[in-house]
Amino acid sequence: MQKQISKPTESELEILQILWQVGPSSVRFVNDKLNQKREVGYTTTLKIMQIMADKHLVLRNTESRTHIYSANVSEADTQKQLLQKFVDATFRGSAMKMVLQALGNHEASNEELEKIKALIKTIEKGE
Amino acid sequence: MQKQISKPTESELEILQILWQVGPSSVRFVNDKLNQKREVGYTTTLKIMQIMADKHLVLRNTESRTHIYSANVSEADTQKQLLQKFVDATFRGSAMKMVLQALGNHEASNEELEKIKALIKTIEKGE
DNA sequence: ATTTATCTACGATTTATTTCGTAGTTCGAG
DNA sequence: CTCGAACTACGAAATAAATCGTAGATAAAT
Repeated sequence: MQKQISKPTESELEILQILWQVGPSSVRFVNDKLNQKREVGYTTTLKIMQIMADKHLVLRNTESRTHIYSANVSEADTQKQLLQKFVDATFRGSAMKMVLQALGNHEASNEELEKIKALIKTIEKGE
Repeated sequence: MQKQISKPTESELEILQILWQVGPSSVRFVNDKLNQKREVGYTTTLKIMQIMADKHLVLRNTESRTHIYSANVSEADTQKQLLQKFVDATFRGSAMKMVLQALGNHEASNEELEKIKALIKTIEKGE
């Protein structure tokens, strides 16, 4: 169980995604990654990452001149937290309604459907 | 298909939920509903609903002194739009990862699991 | 008819978030 | 050693969203 940590903003989440994907990184690296998708100034990224460090969303290694940042919240926990809020706000708390909508919209691959079926079986057995 | 309409903010979505649930309503009614969950001033709700009318998220009937607002975007379309963005931002576009997370977290009722299984069958047949 | 309650309109303020300019420091190339 | 590139720190400005006070109009109550 993880200590309750402030919900990341949109920009912060973007940065966390990168840190989760590639591991500890410098501001320069994260900014370059971000700029593959959209234009952001270097000091903008720096500032947000500094704020994230203040909020303990990331850790910062300041041994070398170029600081290295790493995620300090787990991807799964964060997803769970955000999912909860999203389902409440958008589907009035009905996760199943959301799942049905998701399955309906995006055609899932056979492999993915198998995974879901397997999970359902596991859940059913557990009862 | 619906014309692309601006994404509702958190507060706007709260109001839309009420309009979807109970149908066309006055500001007073919506504000009372909101106050069952959290404290909001009347003019705050009024202002937001006026903004929503400007954005065409709602329609407004001004025949009587007490204006009646109704949703001008469908619940399903809005959910779909928000789900898309949410999955991209939080699960890097993997709807299946999200579904698995949702099924894993919230224990689903038998009935709901049956619905999902039925939907999966439908999808599989359709291929 | 006068007072009181209920509405809308509007502008200002507050709060949250993002963006960026500037200054000062350190590193490395030449 | 000196110049320029790459960093961090910091504060301010820009943007977006939510909140609320006040004024003026209409309706309802007495």
